[in-house]
Amino acid sequence: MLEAAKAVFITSGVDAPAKEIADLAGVGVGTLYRHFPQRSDLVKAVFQREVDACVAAGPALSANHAPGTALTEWIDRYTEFLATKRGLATALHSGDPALEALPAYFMERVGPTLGALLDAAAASGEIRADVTPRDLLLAVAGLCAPVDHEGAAFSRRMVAFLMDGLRYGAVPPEPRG
Amino acid sequence: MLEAAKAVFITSGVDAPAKEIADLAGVGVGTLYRHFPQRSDLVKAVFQREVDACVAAGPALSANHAPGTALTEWIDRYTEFLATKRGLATALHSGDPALEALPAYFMERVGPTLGALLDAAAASGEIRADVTPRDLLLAVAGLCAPVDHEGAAFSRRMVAFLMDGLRYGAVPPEPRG
Amino acid sequence: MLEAAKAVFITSGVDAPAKEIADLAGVGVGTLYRHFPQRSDLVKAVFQREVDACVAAGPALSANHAPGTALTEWIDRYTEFLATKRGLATALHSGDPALEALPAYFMERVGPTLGALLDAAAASGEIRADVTPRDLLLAVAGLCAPVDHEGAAFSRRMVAFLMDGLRYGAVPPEPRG
Amino acid sequence: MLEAAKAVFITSGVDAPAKEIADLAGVGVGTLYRHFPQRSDLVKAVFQREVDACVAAGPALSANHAPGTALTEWIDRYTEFLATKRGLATALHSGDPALEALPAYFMERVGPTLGALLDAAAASGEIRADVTPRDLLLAVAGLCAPVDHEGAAFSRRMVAFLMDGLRYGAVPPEPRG
DNA sequence: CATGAATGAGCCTTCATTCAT
DNA sequence: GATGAATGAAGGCTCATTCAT
Repeated sequence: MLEAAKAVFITSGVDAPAKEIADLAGVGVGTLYRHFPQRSDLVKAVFQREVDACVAAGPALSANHAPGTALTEWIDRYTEFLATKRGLATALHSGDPALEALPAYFMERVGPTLGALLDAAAASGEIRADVTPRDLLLAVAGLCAPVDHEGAAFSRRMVAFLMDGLRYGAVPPEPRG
Repeated sequence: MLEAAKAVFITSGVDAPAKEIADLAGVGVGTLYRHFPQRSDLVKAVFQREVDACVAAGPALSANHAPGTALTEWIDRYTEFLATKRGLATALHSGDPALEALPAYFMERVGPTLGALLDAAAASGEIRADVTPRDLLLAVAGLCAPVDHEGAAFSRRMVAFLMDGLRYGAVPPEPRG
Repeated sequence: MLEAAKAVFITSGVDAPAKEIADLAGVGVGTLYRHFPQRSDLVKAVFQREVDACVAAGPALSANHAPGTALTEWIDRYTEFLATKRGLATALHSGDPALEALPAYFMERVGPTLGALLDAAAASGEIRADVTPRDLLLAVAGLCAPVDHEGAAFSRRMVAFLMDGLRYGAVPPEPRG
Repeated sequence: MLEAAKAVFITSGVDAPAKEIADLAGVGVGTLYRHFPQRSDLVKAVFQREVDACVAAGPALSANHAPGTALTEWIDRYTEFLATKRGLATALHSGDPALEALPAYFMERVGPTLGALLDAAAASGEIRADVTPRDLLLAVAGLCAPVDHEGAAFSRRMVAFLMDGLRYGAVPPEPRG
């Protein structure tokens, strides 16, 4: 059912008719409403599942790579995640009052993960220090949104440019005396 | 009537009820349909008006500024344009078949203007040379999309990072022998 | 359209599907909703038309009959009115929050008419003085409600008993010295 | 379960969702349907329980009071019964074909009880003789229906008026030679 | 040409009812 | 026998779109 919802969200957007989701999942609409009384409950559930994997990747990366590389790799993964889950990105800003809590939930969950990677990379002087996780999360999401006809390659290229932009303003650490 | 449509598109999105637009314009819905039989006709018309102003700004800037500055300023203006006309950006990728032609039209109109600015800036070695107008146009549009709660300031900041990214990979011109 | 609504209210109750009314009236549901956005608007409109005739009968009766007779005749007419418009009587107490304002409206309209008749009859000593218009209006409505299988004859007979009850406790006016 | 049904019928009417009743009774809906396959079965069951108590009160009253007093007291009790069991009264005339048999059952059960009281009171000349149990049962039920906002006090007062009406036309018994 | 009333398709949502566990 | 998840029919309501005036 979550699978069905995800699929429909991608193809028809978050505002797709409930029936479409129910049909694809092979259940009645009633069942859908029983499990997810609010539309946002469904979106949130789909979101959560996807987001968790993203969050989980953080620690492993920072343990096995240099700060800058870890950050880049994580962003790559996040890009992949967004580029594949088209439609969910826009759900973050749908304006639907029932979905208003979603971005906050998302930030709360993913923010710390990215925050750790950013801090480490900034501390090692590889990127500028004045970027918040929120900034990057939203910006990358935006860069992945237009991908309809461009494909993931476009997204990756644009994100790479953005990351370069963070390096451009980096402040190298003081050389030790 | 175009004014009304623009206003409604901004506040209620491109899918807003036709009546809302007609009311704001002070006309009947019939009149709206007479002039714009298809919803996309209206979107297109609004778009064109906005786009034209954007295009017009190009020559003046390149005539009065150094290439890099001209580019930055134009992008600033474009950012402003997008940040203000919220909702139209997403219309570019709405999936509605009737609107499918819009991005192409947009590229065709604005592409050359930005292309000239990019070429000049690349030739002077201020930015990398492997960025197409399409790349930048879409990327900036993406960066402006999430702005709901962030405001134009966020957009401008992210766009600045992206532009820094272009500088990061710049190749200085060969010094002439 | 009001005719259709009245007919459906009588046969299927005030909670009848909107479509049923629309079909009978030969219009689309949209038309119904345009004219009567709230269900209660429709009920009220039907009510109003019927009630007005009732109200209008008051002055004529009190001008041409003795107080007690005028009252009895008016109640007869009201009984007739209710007995015919079955279903509307129950609407006065449907519990539907949207219809909650209806009884108040009804009382406001009919109350004064009956009030005048009651006062006159009480002043002449023909009936007891401690009955309010509201009392009688509701009581008679109640007596007319069960009529499904009894028919108007039953209603009239019961109302007559009730009116007798008012006479039973009457206080004759002081004989003048 | 009958208790729960009664409670819900009072607060939410006879058309209340089955789930509401099941929840209040602390059972699953399935259990409800097992015991009462038809909605009317449930209504009937609730009815019967209540009605039986009413019937039982008759003999005791006529044994311990004068005919007129016994009648008045029983009607008081019946009024109480109806005023408390709001919603059931209207169910008697809901139009639902499955409930059509209910009024007949009710009359059959309660009719004789009230009949005995009426006959006694008429024989003693306290009330008129041309009132049937059915008349009074329905009339009192009607007078108790509007009680939503009036409360039981209103019902009692109106019923008292009606009883006065019966006294108004009473024929005193011939004095014995 | 402008108008806005009328239409009805389509989506949301609620529940009565069934049935596998 | 009890349970409650699943089902889908039914009704409310909202517009997009047409067309008589």
